[in-house]
Amino acid sequence: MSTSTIDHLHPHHRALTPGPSEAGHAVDGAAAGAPNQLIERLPQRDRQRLLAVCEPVQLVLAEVLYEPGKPTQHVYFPTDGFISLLTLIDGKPGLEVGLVGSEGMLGAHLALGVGTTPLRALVQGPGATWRIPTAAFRAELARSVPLQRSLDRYLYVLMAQLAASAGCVRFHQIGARLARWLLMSQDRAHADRFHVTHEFLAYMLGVRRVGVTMAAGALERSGLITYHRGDLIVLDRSGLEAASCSCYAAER
Amino acid sequence: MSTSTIDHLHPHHRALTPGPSEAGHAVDGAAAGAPNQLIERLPQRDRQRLLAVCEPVQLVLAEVLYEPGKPTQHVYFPTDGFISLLTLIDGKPGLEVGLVGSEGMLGAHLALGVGTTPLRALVQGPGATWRIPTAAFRAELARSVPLQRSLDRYLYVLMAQLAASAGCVRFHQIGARLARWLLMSQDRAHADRFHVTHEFLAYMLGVRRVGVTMAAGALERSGLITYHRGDLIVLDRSGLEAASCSCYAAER
DNA sequence: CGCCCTATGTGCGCTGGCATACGGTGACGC
DNA sequence: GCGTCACCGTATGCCAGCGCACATAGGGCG
Repeated sequence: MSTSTIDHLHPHHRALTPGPSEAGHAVDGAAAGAPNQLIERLPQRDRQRLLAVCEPVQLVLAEVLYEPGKPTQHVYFPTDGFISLLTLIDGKPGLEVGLVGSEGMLGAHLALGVGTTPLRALVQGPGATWRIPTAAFRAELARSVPLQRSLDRYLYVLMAQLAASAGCVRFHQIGARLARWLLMSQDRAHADRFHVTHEFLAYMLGVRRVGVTMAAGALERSGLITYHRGDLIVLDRSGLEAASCSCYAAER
Repeated sequence: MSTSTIDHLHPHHRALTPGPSEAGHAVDGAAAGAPNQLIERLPQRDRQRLLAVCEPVQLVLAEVLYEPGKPTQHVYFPTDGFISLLTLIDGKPGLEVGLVGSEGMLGAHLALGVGTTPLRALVQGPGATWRIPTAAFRAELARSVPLQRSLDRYLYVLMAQLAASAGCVRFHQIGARLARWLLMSQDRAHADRFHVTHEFLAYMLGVRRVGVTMAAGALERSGLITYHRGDLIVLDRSGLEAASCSCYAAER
């Protein structure tokens, strides 16, 4: 099912957003806030054709949109929400290797003619997104050259992100990686405050929860962030940038 | 320059293959051995058009074909040789995140409309390859739909490889990763014997040379491999498979 | 034959992250 | 207002891999 959530990571939040069992249900005028930049940059004609097949949807925190090997049902163009790409390995819980926000899209692999991805896609920041059924998207892709170009370009960015992840994960320490993660999430959340538990962060970074507690504690003592029971607030953004690993700066 | 070599890693071998300063020089009938599978699977018409712009070239060990940010001059379709993709980070020497042999190609990013890669490409196994200048390849790509499909498919494989690398590098230990590396190289070298020093392996795996010495020693004591001053021989392939991490089996 | 460089083996102290376990505290529900 | 559970802090022992330093052996070359 692409509709399940990682319950044990967000059990509390599930009560706050009971939502339908059907993932990402349509909501009128959901995609209100920031626009999706991939869509925004299309020529007017192509953009309007694409939007015509879009439906606005609210992403629910911890919802699983893609599961490795399962056929892709929809593509997503986030506006307010954002999505983590996780590589699964052995029995391990996972490891984040990419992040998709309003600057990109989920499902770009369809442009490569394949119907599945090797990655799990997990909603990391709840919020509005555009959604398109696979078939409709393929049809639109077939006749819109600008859309093809756009996806190609984005696929390249994604590949660079994957490659950089490998290096970061190998060489950088938890504190720096955590700082980077917070910055990247802040960028995509369009807010200096969001909901994440240490447990969830540990899952993303591929480390123990205890390791996150240590690193987060250090960042808090340095006055860069503050948090309380899952509510995290970025206090000093440029301080975080200094504390983060080079990978954040490299993303430009 | 895309013509330099990583001298300090293969100083000895440089003397054995003095070669020209011009990288990958054309050699008559160089691409003799195994065919390149990407090319092989093209329809006859497309294949012949592509081969018409190919020139046979011998890859020189430790030659650097791509450097991050530098414009791509040629694409390569290996037949006997094979090529490592390395992500560079901070001042670190590097980390292998992909491997290209006769099953793939180097330069697939051109299909995405970009002229550079974020990765260094380093010849890891010397041998024959087909080479095509960027412009000629772009022209051929523009009119061959089967070639486009082929590249798309390969790009997907590459992305899966990058994502898997991140997980492997994070969770698996040196011994298992080394075993996997040997298997993957053996597959692409079409031989159970090739030239690698501990120093070079450390570079690929992103670990200390000493770490490789330990791991390799353990494999040798187990009777899986034997080596002597850079000449490594695989003795027990299925044993190696058992010792390798799950990532090798996952590559299918 | 002796020099020198390459490739490999070893030793030692250190540290970051692991596994596991347990204690504390806020928030919500009944 | 009391239990329960989610979330966070802390402790203890352990180990893989690190940085650094040095020792040994093969082999080309003068």
